[in-house]
Amino acid sequence: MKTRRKPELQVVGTSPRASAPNQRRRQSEILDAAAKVFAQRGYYGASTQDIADILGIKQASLYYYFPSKEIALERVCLKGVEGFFEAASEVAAKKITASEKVRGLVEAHLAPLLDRADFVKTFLNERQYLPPVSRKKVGKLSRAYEKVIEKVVMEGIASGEFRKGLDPRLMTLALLGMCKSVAAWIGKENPYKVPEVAEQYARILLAGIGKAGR
Amino acid sequence: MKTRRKPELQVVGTSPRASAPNQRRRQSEILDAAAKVFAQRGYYGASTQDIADILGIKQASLYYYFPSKEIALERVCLKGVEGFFEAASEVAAKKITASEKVRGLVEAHLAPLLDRADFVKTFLNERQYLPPVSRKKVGKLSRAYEKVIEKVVMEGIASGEFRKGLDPRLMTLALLGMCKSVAAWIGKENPYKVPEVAEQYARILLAGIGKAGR
DNA sequence: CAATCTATCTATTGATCTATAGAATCCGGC
DNA sequence: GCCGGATTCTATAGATCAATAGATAGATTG
Repeated sequence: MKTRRKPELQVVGTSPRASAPNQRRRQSEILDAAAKVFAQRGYYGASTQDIADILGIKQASLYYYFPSKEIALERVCLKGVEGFFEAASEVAAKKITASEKVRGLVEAHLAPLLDRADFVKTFLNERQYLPPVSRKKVGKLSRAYEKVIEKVVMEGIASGEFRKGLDPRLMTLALLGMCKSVAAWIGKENPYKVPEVAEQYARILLAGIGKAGR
Repeated sequence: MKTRRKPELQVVGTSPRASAPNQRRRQSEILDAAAKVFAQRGYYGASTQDIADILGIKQASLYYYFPSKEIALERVCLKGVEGFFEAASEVAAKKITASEKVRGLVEAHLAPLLDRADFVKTFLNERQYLPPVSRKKVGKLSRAYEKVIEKVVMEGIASGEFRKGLDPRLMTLALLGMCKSVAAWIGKENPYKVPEVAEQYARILLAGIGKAGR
């Protein structure tokens, strides 16, 4: 979202200005550093000093950019979860079979690991440490996301494409669990790349490991 | 400061054994409390004070039972992973089909959640914060465990029971990922019970979500 | 009863961490 | 070349935390 906002009617004299782009870029650098540290050492294991070290500034200077460590975590988590819902909704809205949707959902879930790994990891592993208010915000987004997946599964069952005894919620949790764990080991003495994993995981979900696989 | 060695010669045969059972029971209570706190708040989020509070003793008193917080984490993690290897090996050694073995592996992995949930959770989520030496010990056990799973998958492929293109390592990671996530939500506003989840998850792995399911 | 052992306590140290206050510096536009 | 806001710094308060040292109460033993 980058709509450059025009000054509302009464911004009185002073012009809101050219520094805005720089400001925004720096903000994002700060958040990148926070995400990196949170993802690597966990929220409580990470100190604001660690974040400052990455940026080459003093620890106290960080507080120019966020009012508390908890808020920094909230922002990182929000950036980690944002996009999941939209991407999934897009897949779910397509005119394709439920199987193809499941495949798309897996791909969409793993894709952000390519360009926002630290944010996603932090969202997945550290959101539990958010203060209640923040947790609610983040929880709202992730629950909406899960509902999209569940609905795809239910449709698949209703249409007869998926097995009848399947529990949609449990199935969703299985999908999320498989994908979540990928964040933990991808790019770590592993030869695997994201698209390959998405392909194989989607296939396991759809056909199992048996020979039936299409 | 640890007594690297016992008094050389004079260990004196007389056994003051009577206290041993109580001693051991207390040790285990201490570890239970540590596991509970580590599982709930994470290693860095948990203070030794929190552990002491559960037990109703003073924080400093804990150090009668373990020499450092890190060692407490090591012990909890070891208790969390121990048994996995044996249980899996047992399943793998049976004279049953590879499919039945996979089902048994899932059940064996989820079973400890019934009676050692806090230890297993801590092992799964906090082992990354172990100091290098401890991490190596724990890593050794868990890698051996993973190898057992991988081997079962490879056998299934070799025997033609499983699909040929399957990557055994990736398949193992998928199984572990699915099961790991269960620890995070089981018994939390969920109607699901462990055996039910094991049943469904094994089925998803074996037959996928398609109608093919046995 | 005396000696020893076990388990816990009190008291404290030093390190580390988040956050605040206010001063200094940088930089673009005039 | 100076002004004003943007950005970073210094210094420090205040809290918490892991860990150590030494004392002590209660049980066990001899």
